[in-house]
Amino acid sequence: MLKLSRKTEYALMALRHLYGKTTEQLTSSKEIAATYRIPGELLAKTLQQLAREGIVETVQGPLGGYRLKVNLEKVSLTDFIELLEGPVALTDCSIDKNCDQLGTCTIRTPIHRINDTMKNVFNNVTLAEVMQ
Amino acid sequence: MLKLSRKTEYALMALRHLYGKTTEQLTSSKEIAATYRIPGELLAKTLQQLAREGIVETVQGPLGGYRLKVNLEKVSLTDFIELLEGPVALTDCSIDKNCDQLGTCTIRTPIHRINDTMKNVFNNVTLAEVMQ
DNA sequence: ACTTATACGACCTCTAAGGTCGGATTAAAC
DNA sequence: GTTTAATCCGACCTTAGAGGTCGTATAAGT
Ligand code: SF4
Ligand code: SF4
Repeated sequence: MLKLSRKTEYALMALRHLYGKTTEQLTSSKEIAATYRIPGELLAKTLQQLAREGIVETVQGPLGGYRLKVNLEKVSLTDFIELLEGPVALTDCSIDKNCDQLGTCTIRTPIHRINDTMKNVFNNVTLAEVMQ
Repeated sequence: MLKLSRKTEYALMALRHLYGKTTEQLTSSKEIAATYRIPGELLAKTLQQLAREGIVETVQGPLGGYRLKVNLEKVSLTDFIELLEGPVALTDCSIDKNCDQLGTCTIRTPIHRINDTMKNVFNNVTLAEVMQ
């Protein structure tokens, strides 16, 4: 499985939309949602989250909307996914979480190795590259 | 969050257990479950599934149990995960599944590129390597 | 004032992961 | 041949999270 969440996909499409625009130019959440047939309320919430995290900037009121804040070449896909979905890890033990098998597990070490490799793939992709 | 399912982890631990034994030597599902504190019924079902898929061999009756059937160097991690969890893909469109955004999606192509890279990571790892 | 946007939290629904249970089948051991 | 210890198989339960909706507050341009 190893699927990306819908929220992340929507967020990427929104960023892609903002990416084309000139700095300072605003786009409303509603407009983006309509363009790509994304559930409006969900996208709005997601953009709000991205605003809190400093990825986009918001202007309230009529004629308000969102615009990019950071340079997308400086943000790795890992950073972005973790912003929205929490830690990227193949197993619970790759992060804090305790697991009933912690004491008896025989595959932890090799799994961690693979986990690192996979995470490197995402680390080496910037958001700017996803916009191509 | 791109996590492996519990079932897959249990299956890997079980394979790791069988990997050490000589061919022909049998181990019962119950014994493996007890050794690693894995829910017995769940492991049993998982091993049955692996038997149907031809990864392990089973002998019924008392003194029965499981033993490896295939050479673990010939099985990629992708194959294994897909056996247990279904297709490995970052998005629905990477497999058949239709998606409401299929017509309007702007990130499909780059996502597919990343999907391929990620899948290659798992393709290039054999189960034998996970047993190390 | 009115309108149009973001902001935020509560809530709902559905699916799948994870686990449990009960019983059927097979075959070694007595 | 009965018992016993294992695999087999499907039905079921529970919970967490994904995905989405709603109502309302707040900000700002006209
Ligand atoms: S300790 Fe083993 S079973 Fe537990 S999360 Fe880590 S890899 Fe999985
Ligand atoms: S078409 Fe776009 S939104 Fe739909 S699954 Fe593929 S990548 Fe995701």
